[in-house]
Amino acid sequence: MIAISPRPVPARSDTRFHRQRDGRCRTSDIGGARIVRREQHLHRAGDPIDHPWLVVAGTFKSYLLKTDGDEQVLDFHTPGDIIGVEAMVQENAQCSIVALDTCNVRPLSMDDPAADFEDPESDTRKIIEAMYGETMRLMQRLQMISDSTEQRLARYLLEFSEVQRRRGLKPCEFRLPMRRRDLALYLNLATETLSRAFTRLRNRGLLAVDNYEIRILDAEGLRAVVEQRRAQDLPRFASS
Amino acid sequence: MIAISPRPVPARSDTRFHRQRDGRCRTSDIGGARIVRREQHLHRAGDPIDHPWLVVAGTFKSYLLKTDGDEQVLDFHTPGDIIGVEAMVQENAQCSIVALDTCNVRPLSMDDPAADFEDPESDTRKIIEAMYGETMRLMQRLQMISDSTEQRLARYLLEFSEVQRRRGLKPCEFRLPMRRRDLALYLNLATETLSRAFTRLRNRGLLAVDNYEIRILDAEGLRAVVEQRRAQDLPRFASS
DNA sequence: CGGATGCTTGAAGCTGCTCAAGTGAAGTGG
DNA sequence: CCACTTCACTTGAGCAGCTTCAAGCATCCG
Repeated sequence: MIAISPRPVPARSDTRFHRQRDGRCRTSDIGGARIVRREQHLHRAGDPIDHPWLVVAGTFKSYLLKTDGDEQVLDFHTPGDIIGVEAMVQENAQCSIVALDTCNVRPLSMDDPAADFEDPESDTRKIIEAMYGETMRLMQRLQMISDSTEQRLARYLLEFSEVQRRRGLKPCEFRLPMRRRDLALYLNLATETLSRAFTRLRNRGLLAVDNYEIRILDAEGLRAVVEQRRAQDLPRFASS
Repeated sequence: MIAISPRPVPARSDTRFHRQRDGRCRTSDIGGARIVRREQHLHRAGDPIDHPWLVVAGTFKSYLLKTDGDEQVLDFHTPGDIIGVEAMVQENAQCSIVALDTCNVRPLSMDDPAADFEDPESDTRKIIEAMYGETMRLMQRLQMISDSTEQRLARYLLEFSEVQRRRGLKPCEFRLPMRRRDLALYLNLATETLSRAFTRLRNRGLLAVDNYEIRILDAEGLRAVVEQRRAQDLPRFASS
């Protein structure tokens, strides 16, 4: 929303935290709530974990390190999301979670998880629904595998737009909170491939792209991209 | 283990149920438990669902129909697995579940889900752990996207082998319960590509393949296939 | 200004997909 | 009992999309 657009990273401030590659906990604790600054980890895979957290502000990235050393981005987490639900079942975190900008989280209690299960407002209930939501999101991503590069990107942008709309923000003009690399790893693409996809959608007049600032010019066109079958899946007589 | 090997389908009997494409519930109900015969659905996506089930015998396939009409196989479920955990959260099934052979399930109670959450033997506890397990499996499958065809197949066979071992069955000689098509859709491959992968692993002496009967001849070799980086990911000087 | 970082663009190669044909086994009907 | 159909798997040929490697560009920072 602010017009400055610093190149190397999406966020607009906090550059002094850049190269401070962690050190796990230059975070402020305020009555259980925590502030996590950009590039800092909420926790890493294997760290002990007591309870899930509710994201209050900012954007997190959750990821795994694969056996070959590559990073698999699992998801991006924005305000309202519950993260670290594995605390329900395990003592240690399964994935690493890192802040993409200045983030704010508050702990969710699991003191008497059983007592209030039926209460739709209870933390326990919300946590279980969050676990289920995670499963749903993963199932959707599994379907994404058979999508082409452009379909993946178009689908992601439309989803992002929808989340913006639901938050009362502009649905067709927003700033992506993650770097190309992170989005590429999330969509299971090479960074270059993602970059080319942005270019193609822009050239077709569907998007305006200025680094992390995105403007959706033709939402219908994007939806058409998502629905379209891949050329190679079509019978052999059409043009395209 | 039995030497007959009927071609068209993995299972060995029940051919009379083949073309009887459903009719949802030629199933026997025995005190809540249910027998579901091959090709019959336990439920379809959207059906009302009251409670999860415990698989007692047989193998199920869970899947979604994508918007383009294609099938996305989500998982295969064998004895000990809990299926339909979405009943915890929703009134309707999210996915379709069909029996690959004669299956046996028993309902899991959710009568007082809250009361016994801490009891590790309680159904509620087990269901929550099953939900979490589903998430874990999906996360692993997400990592699979960057694997090559052979890696996906090798990994799957090793996993299958491990499950066999844990059940006290022969880990290196077993019968796959699903058709090539189903396994291909599970691994997100074309049927032909999967078939070629079987052939290549067989030609390298890692497997013996007789339709659904598989013998692992060189488990170490398979593990090497899984660990190996893809040729195109390697620096440009090696032979492969 | 120079180094670092990240994004973009170009060129070439490989993997997996589609299309098409062939094989083997089981069930069907005369 | 044997053609004939059906179904699933296999194999081959050709193509296209994505990845990798490499270079160029833009921005930010010291």
